[in-house]
Amino acid sequence: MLDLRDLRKNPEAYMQALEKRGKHFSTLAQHFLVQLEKRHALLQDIEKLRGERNTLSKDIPKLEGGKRAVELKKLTTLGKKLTTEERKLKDLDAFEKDQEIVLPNVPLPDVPVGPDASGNVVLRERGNRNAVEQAKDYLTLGESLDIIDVKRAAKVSGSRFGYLKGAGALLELALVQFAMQELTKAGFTPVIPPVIINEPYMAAMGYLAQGGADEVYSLDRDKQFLVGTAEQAIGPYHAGETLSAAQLPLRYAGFSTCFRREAGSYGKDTKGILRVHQFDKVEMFVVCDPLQSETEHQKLLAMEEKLVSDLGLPYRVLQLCTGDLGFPSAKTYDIECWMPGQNEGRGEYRETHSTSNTTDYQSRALEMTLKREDRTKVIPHMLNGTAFAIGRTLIAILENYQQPDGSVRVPDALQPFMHGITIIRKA
RNA sequence: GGAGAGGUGGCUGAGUGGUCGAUAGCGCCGCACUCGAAAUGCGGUAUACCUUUACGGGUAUCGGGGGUUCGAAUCCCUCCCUCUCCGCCA
Repeated sequence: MLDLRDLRKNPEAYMQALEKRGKHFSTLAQHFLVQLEKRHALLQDIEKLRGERNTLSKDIPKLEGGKRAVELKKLTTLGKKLTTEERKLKDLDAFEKDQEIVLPNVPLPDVPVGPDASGNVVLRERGNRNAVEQAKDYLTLGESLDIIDVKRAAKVSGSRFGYLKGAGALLELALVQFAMQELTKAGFTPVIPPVIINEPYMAAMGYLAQGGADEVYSLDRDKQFLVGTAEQAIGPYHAGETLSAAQLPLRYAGFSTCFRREAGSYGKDTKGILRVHQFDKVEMFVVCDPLQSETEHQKLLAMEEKLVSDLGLPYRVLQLCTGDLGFPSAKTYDIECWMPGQNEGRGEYRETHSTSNTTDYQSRALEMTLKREDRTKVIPHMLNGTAFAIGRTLIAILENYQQPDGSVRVPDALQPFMHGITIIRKA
């Protein structure tokens, strides 16, 4: 959530910033602001009434007989008035909650302004894209090697599911092991979080707004949700806590299965395992002092580039423009890996990684506080970034490491975790 | 899933309708004593929000929500969580 006090204090700044994400957001904020002011006035009235009531109430025990009756009468009238006012406030709050959740984070000043993905900026490209001749796509490779099976998955679970099998399954575990090894070295704490979380936390993380509710799987009977990323389960880990400066930055490497309904993507990437309802992912998550969040963000991006480079995958780095930012994000970089088998064998960059600075948008909703050395209190910043999204990384590996005979070499970095397999061949 | 017990400030733990935001102890901070420390004594020690230039003032919070009442930590309803026993289970 946004800083509502600040919003009331500097409305113009918020309008300008939100407008960069799209006109309708600033319009929403405008309406919301009116409600906020109304609420503020109402609350002040109520607090005054409550004060009067409390003062009167205090004397009651001391009074007797007629005097007492008179005062009680006064109190009754006051109480009735209060009840109506409080009812008004409650209605307003319910309305506000809906509104508030509709406002996304404000982009940081250095985020390029643009309407949608077309405004994203390519920052750099790395690696050799032309290493593979006549590339086959991963699904052809994976099925012939019998390490990916989406046909049977369709029978068992429906579309957008997949089985990883044999060396495919081992590759997933190798990727996880490798990521955990590197991240542990870099000071991240490995975490395996629950994948079912309570509704208020999903909301606090900003994933129930703007169609987000359609994207997550909900367990209606229990009012819970399946996470779409470990971020949603790790962020709330410290909810309600006051963190000391000495504890920060907190760096977590979360491994979890991720569930996505892919409701808005009918017809998109329907084949294979590029876009599925369930996949596993190692995710980096950082909590830090607001002054450090930009540095931490760059570190997360650097770690992502390192991991991709360690696998020897060609990639490019994109900075998302204002119109393409995720709801809770103030600034996002994506990494797209080169997948030579896509686009009819001509190759294509596809998103495999994403890192966002959500500033205090999530941490505020999670009611987190940072007590600095000087005892002042601020709201810490939170950031997230992909280490490996298994499915998509697997695709990039298969397509980039394929050999003319249809076998696939195992990247050097993963070989220590592959039980001696260096080349994946047809059985 | 069934039966029972419980959820109060950083911790332990009192408090069954009104000067209770809450006794007491521990812990923590400050001061005194001491060469220093321990022990001891004295004082202080919740959070959020609103308001005020400031001093200060106000409101809310005793697991969450709702209700009864002029007034709720205290009574009622409901949900959540923890513990014990039983059942089921990787």
